[in-house]
Amino acid sequence: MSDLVTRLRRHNWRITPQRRVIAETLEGSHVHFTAEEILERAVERMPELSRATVYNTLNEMVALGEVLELTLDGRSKRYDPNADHEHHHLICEGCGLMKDVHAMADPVDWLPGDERHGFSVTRASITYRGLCPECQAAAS
Amino acid sequence: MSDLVTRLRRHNWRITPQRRVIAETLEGSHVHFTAEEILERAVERMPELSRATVYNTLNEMVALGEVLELTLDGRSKRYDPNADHEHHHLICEGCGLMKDVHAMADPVDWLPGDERHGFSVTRASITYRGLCPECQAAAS
DNA sequence: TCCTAGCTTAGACTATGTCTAAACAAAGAA
DNA sequence: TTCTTTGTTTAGACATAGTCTAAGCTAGGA
Ligand SMILES: [Mn+2]
Ligand SMILES: [Mn+2]
Ligand SMILES: [Zn+2]
Ligand SMILES: [Zn+2]
Repeated sequence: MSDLVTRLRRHNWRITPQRRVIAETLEGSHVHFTAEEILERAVERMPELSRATVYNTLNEMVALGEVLELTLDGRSKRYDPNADHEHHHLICEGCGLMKDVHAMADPVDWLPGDERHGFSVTRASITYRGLCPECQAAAS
Repeated sequence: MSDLVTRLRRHNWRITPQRRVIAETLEGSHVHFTAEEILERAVERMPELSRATVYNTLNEMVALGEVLELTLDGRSKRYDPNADHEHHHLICEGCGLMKDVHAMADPVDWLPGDERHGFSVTRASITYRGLCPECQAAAS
């Protein structure tokens, strides 16, 4: 679980100033930012940074396997720098708060052979949904 | 597991001709259509049907809990009439083919209490990914 | 019949993301 | 150093998915 820039460098992928700022912005906070949120924050450090570079860079980091792209609602994609650390997500249906979680079992093991339809099943992700403490309090 | 129109009627929700055509189109084939795919097919039966009505109607059926909205890739949402039948999805990363699948256990039970961050966790869905038989053959 | 509430419509609008063409920057060759 | 090549960045046009608005339509009740 080394830092994202270090992991990216291993792919002989040029770490330009723009890419560094984007990677550091993504990894800096432990939430799951959208591309626009990353742009908004990265521009504070590099005002001339363009929207296209943010989108291009995020897509390249996803293609390299060092960042995960999450499409948990129908809105913007979210980017997760935690790609070297298997986990799932828990989302509040009230406010959208998202937490990383770790299940006790690998869901791939829980899919019987006769439910696989001849597929080779390589991975599985679980999306848990519920209400966070604040939204539970607000609802009662 | 009664049909979708029957389930919708129980909510004293008016079944207009447009809504009936949309519900029947959605349920007719056993795939997971996008809104545009439903419009395309429904328009063959009702040429004056509008895009807005398809979107409005799908959103209402989701709000009634009788249709599931799936956002499995970052593209269009897909609509699943199978809301009264708990299941998960298996997706081919080659061609996008999607199958309904049934796991052997409820993933909510695999999430330890200390991983719940105080949330009340009500449901979980699993997205399995892999390659379908055709895409495996094409890749080898 | 008329009235009302809800439903449908076309098209404008918004949000998210991709593409293009030109400018720019870095690295290697000479 | 200068030249060349290759990859990167940029602004803005474009594409797609979906929502909103205002007007018209329809069904059912008074
Ligand atoms: Mn995460
Ligand atoms: Mn399904
Ligand atoms: Zn919440
Ligand atoms: Zn396939």
